[in-house]
Amino acid sequence: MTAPSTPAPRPTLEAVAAHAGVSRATVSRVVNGGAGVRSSLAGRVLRAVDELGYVPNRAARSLVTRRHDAVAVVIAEPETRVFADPFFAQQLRGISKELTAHDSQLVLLLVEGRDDYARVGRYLAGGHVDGALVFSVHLDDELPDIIRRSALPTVFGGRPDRGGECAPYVDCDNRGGAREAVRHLRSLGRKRIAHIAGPPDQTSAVDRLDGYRDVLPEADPALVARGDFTPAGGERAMRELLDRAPELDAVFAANDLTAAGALRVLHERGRRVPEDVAVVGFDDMEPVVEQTRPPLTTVRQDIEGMGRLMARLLLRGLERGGVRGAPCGDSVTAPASVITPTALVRRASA
Amino acid sequence: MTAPSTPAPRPTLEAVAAHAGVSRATVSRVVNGGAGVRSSLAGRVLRAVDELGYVPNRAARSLVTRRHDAVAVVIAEPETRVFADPFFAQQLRGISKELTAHDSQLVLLLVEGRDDYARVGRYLAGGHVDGALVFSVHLDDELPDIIRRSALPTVFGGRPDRGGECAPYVDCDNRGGAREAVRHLRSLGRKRIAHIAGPPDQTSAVDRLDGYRDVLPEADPALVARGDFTPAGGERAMRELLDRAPELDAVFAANDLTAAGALRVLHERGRRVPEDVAVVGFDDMEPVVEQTRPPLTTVRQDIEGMGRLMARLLLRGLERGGVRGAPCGDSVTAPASVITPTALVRRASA
DNA sequence: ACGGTGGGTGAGAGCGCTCCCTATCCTGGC
DNA sequence: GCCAGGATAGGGAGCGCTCTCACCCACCGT
Repeated sequence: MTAPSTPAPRPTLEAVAAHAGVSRATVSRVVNGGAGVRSSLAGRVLRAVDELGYVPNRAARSLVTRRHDAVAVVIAEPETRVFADPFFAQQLRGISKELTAHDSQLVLLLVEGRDDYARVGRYLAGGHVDGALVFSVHLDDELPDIIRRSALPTVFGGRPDRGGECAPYVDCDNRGGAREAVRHLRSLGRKRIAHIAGPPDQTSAVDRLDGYRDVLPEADPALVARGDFTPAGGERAMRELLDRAPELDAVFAANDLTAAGALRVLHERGRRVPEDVAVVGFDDMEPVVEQTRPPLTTVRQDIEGMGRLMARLLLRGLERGGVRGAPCGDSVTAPASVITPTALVRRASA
Repeated sequence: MTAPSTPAPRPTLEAVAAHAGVSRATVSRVVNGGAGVRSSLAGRVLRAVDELGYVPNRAARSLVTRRHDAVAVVIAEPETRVFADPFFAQQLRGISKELTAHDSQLVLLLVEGRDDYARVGRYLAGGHVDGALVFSVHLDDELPDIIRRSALPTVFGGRPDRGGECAPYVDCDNRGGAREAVRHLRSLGRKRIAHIAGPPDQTSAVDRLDGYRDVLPEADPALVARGDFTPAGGERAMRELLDRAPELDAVFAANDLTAAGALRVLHERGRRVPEDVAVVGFDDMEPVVEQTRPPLTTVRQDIEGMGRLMARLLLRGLERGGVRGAPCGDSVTAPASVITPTALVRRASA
């Protein structure tokens, strides 16, 4: 500590071997699980490792194994407030837990804009990581294609646009959750159920709108307004809806933030919630849901669980040497996508 | 792509050398800046690199250079909603930009609880990264100590508890910002200025409270209530304050979320803002500040900038071979801490 | 014209690890 | 009691790169 010039002479396998009186190969075997080593010897090696404070040199190991025990997490367009969203924080937590358990590193790649795509593609193709977990929420985004071309084992977070059937992804059951929300409103006896949709260039928003339409195929088009997943967008859309269809008695908002905005406008316009208008959101985002008045009924998804699942899917694929550039439908190497269930959480707003 | 068994034969330095008709050493020189190579030759090498799509093998490089071009970002206790906070997202963005510009990787370490500290310490001491950027917001947290013991070059985000004068850190001017907020309220003619403090185990909260006291050393202790940086805490504290000191005419909240909670209670109790009670927050967190009614006057800090600064400080230290376990006050190797300025943003609430 | 100078280049030794292959030991079967 | 054969251990090559050092050659001064 006090001597800044001491470069901390990290012990090598060689040193451990000498200390334990065995060969490098044996130490290596012990360090990597110890299969095929007499337990008495293994014990001696372990003790030596401990006494010397030996930590394997990852670089040397990668050099020969060609694995890196590292996974890239790519988050596109953090410029938008998308990244600031607690959503990613939770997914990251899930991913982190799973990777840590597998002794893998999490390399975070924040992509600022399309200019960066080439750099990211190069990085991924550069063979510095074993796989990638990619969040790219927008339709017609070229990032998924670039990544697929890199032939790196990949799992997407959220259904990607094109070729969703090719690339494995993890997404919640947006459509099913939306159906449940709308059915709940209908079961409450509501007749004029409106929907504030999310941005039409995001698959999650599209799927939720589809779910709404599944239940209400004949719904008046005037009952659907477009939001953008933000409270401000929710306010705007709610005003539009109230002007266009003042007789509405329920709103299914594409996410909780949108619902929060809508609630404010409803109060402003003197509509009581849930008496006059029932409101349901989507996401069950704690900090939002707890702060609305009344507390928001919403569709919950297990975000952290989705993160874990993504990581698990990728790691499992890596173990089996799969995922890599698997052609569509090659279920032998490519793990199947997973749609996680959602659950309606009833609070006071509906 | 279609052949999943092709292990993508990545070209090596050797291959490039052969292709360009030079030695490995020369290619290495060119790839690493090209100093001391005739430009005609360098051109030929560059062309070969391009044609073969050569990407240096990081592992092989690290093995000999003992550098990794990787920095760990340690975020402690993401369990609390701290991590979900857009705050970290923004800092990460700043850090990511800076690291990317230096061609360094960002290895994210999410620490779940004290049980994980040992693991993190081992990882950092394990020599897999060149340095660390650490966020540990709590007082009496052992993490900073553990990390300091790892002798890894480190920059802290936010003033750490003990030995803040030893470890370089980047923090905003919490105390000065608080002073400015309170002075602003005083300049508005407010006489009974209350403060809702943050959790007393976080340096930022303590510093803000200190700033309040700097300006109002004689303030009635009944005017200070304790919050916890959450809206719920803000509500609770505001109720307390109104009960204890109903004549108060201004509130300086330790952060925006707290202010949001306080605002709700003020409305509830029929106090007009800012006419009866002026309110100032801290952070200028967009999604919050925009949604309060009235829009919140607050103290802004350049969060992304702080992230960049942390990374820059660390990288600069690494270049100079410093930061590493530098004894207190060793200004030669250890970069000094940086306190970034804050700015009052006036909106309708004060 | 000749030794000196120095920029430019190549040869070669490893960095720390894994893994193939061979050497050794011990066990059991006859 | 002897050998086949499995279980363990060690030897050694080499992963792809950097870096020191020796070398080469053109050009300088005298």
